[in-house]
Amino acid sequence: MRIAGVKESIGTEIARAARPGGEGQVGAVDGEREPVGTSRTRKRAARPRQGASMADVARVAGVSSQTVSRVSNGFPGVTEETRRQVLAAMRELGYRPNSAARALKRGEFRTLGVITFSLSSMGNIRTLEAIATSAAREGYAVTLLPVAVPTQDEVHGAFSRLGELAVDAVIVIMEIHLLDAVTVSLPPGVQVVVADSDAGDRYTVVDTDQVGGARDAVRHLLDLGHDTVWHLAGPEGSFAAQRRANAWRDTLTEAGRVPPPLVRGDWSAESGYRAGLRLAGEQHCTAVFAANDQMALGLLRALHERGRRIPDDVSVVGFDDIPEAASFLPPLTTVHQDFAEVGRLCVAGVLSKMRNAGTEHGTTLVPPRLVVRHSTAPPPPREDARAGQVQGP
Amino acid sequence: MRIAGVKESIGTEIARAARPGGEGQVGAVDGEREPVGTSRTRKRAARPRQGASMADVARVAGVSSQTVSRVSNGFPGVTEETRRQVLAAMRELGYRPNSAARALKRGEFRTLGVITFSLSSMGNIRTLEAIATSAAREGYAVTLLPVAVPTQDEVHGAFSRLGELAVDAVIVIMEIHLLDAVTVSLPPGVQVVVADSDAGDRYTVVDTDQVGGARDAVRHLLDLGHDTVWHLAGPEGSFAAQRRANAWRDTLTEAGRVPPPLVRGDWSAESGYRAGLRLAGEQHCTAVFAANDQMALGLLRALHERGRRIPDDVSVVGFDDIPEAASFLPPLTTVHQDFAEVGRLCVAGVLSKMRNAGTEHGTTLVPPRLVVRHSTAPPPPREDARAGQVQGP
DNA sequence: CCAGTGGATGTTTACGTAAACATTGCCCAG
DNA sequence: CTGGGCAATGTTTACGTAAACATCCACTGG
Repeated sequence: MRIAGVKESIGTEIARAARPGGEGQVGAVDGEREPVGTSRTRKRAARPRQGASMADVARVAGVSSQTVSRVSNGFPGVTEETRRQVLAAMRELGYRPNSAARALKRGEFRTLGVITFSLSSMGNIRTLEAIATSAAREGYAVTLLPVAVPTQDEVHGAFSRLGELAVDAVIVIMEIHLLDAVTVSLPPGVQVVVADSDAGDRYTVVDTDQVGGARDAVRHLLDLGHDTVWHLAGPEGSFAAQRRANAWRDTLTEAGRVPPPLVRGDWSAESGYRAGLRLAGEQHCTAVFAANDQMALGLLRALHERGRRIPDDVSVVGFDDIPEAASFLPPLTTVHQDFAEVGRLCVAGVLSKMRNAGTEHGTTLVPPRLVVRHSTAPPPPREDARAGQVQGP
Repeated sequence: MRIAGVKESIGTEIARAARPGGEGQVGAVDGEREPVGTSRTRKRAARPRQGASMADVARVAGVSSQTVSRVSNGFPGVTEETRRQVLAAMRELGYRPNSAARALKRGEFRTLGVITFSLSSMGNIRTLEAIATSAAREGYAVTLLPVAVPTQDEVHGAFSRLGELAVDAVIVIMEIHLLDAVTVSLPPGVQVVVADSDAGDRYTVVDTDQVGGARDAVRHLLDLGHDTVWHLAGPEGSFAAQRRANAWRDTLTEAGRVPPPLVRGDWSAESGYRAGLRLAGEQHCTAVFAANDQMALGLLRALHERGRRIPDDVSVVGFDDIPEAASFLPPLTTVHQDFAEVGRLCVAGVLSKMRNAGTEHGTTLVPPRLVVRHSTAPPPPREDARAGQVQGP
């Protein structure tokens, strides 16, 4: 049912259009008052679209649309008197600037795209939150690009969808190796900042100082008197896992200890549990540094099931400091990551790159902080061969 | 340094503009090849903006821009031959449709706004993820509206920022009572769907069936033989908490049991711990239904510290089934929420409302599912007064 | 053989905004 | 009292796309 013929009513003040349904929400009388936006000549009927435009406001306020634009953008050169009139007209008509038109004219969307494996980890989410908040403060919106599975193909897909997306710049929260042959498909001039990764030579990167955090964790355990520290690492494909593991090994070596064999997990509590079952069998294992809190949780459960007391028999340190960590059994000593700061720096970085395209790549590290709770203690007295390097009582 | 005078070079094929910086990323020779988009007449110098436009593609392909549009949108009426030429030209120029212009022309942004307290709970995040994924499948992008603190003011602020935002519809993941006097500031015609709430009379709501889930949890404990079930509830302000608590009370009453006094938490593990300390003192408490897994976690810790064995002395059921729940000590019996489905239905709902504005409000409930693990068991044999209503062994 | 038909393609125009330029009118210095 | 200058405001135009309409041309059937 098209309403043609409306076209002839040139100059008519109100061209009543076909309104398909409610639109007036709860109880508003339908079609009672056509909310402007239709008073232009030759308005097509079929669209209840958009509210008032600048032209509408201008007409009501008795000024030109340019003056409305000036008021809308807070530009100078408008009398207080005129400004008041325009604002009144805006309020009356419920005027909202049309961001599409704005973006088209200005050549920018004031929107940041964020690519991430949506829920992959709590850390990513906190980073995302901080990004959204910082961006909002700078007047930018954030558009989410979820990547279902962490494969090259999926990532590539996300990037090409991005091409059609209304974003001025992109923040990628992702292990970098998936990014490799992908940046090519980015629209030119779209800046990228990567979180949770390395490769600062090819991208601008913001990340937690994994190495420093891992060092602190291992040192803490050594300082308590443990001979050495076992490591429950994250998956091989992860740079973060890799760097935490390397830092663990280096710290031990520097302290003159021999690193025990590395135990591999996949970040999940379940994998931590499996690893814990194995570690419970190692008589000499008195201290474990888990690469994240979830794995530490599983580890605690396994050790507990096998009758190893924590921290009396075995000390455990995690990484991340998820909110639940303080309520683990016992409360977990862990390395706190400042995800909010990472997110904030991502936004700051990408914005600065946009304004000053010449900036060099580089890596910004956010320092983590060791939070000591109750899952760590000095090692139990050695039962076998008291002759060892221990000088204890 | 403005480059004027370019203006005179009307018709010149390449008007070389001032390029401020890198833009060519890694090692590209700067300014080597002006990437089109500047070949229009009267191009202002100062902006390296955007790549090729339809007009550019049309020129290269030797067709009109309208034909390019047809190819770009997959419309019929283009020879295979012509289509190929256009596609080739697109590839050559790296053409990307300008979504601002598209949005302006079509009157829709193909973008959904999501308002949420960003990280408030894992559930919200999973919902958000599902929303983003479903939306992507439908060709919609998702813009995030973070609300820092859950106050009326903040929420109001988010909604008014929304007014200027390029979204066609909004999904709110939030306790509804904060929404009350707020919807007014929504641009007309923008549909809303609310998750995680009730009030289906005023909004279209999608939510987990809180009542059913709570019922299942309580019944499970009663079926195991417990006399009654204690409840560790969420904060008073939360509708979800309220409805879980009501369902708990109703289920008990229906079964002819007397509900013990309600214990109040605030969703956090810490509050669960505090509550657990109190409950550990209650000799008759053999079964607790916690309103979420985090509180259950704290509860477990407190009970454990007080020497109450789980599930031998006390059974515990949670709500949510967070990924870690399976690794609690012991693995937690809990009510699994299908957040992905909630998110999916939010998108489906809002899209359907957009296409058919007349739809009535209403509530869609997603059924949860009780996952039985190892934190529940029959109650310990009664030590006092064997004469009670128990018909024991 | 030619009008008619319909598919392929081109041309015009509008979407709402804001930059650039044009105009108005008022005040003050010469 | 007069013209220069400036502040306030108006007019024109372009941003990139796509709907609506116009044109062209090859083929078909009478």
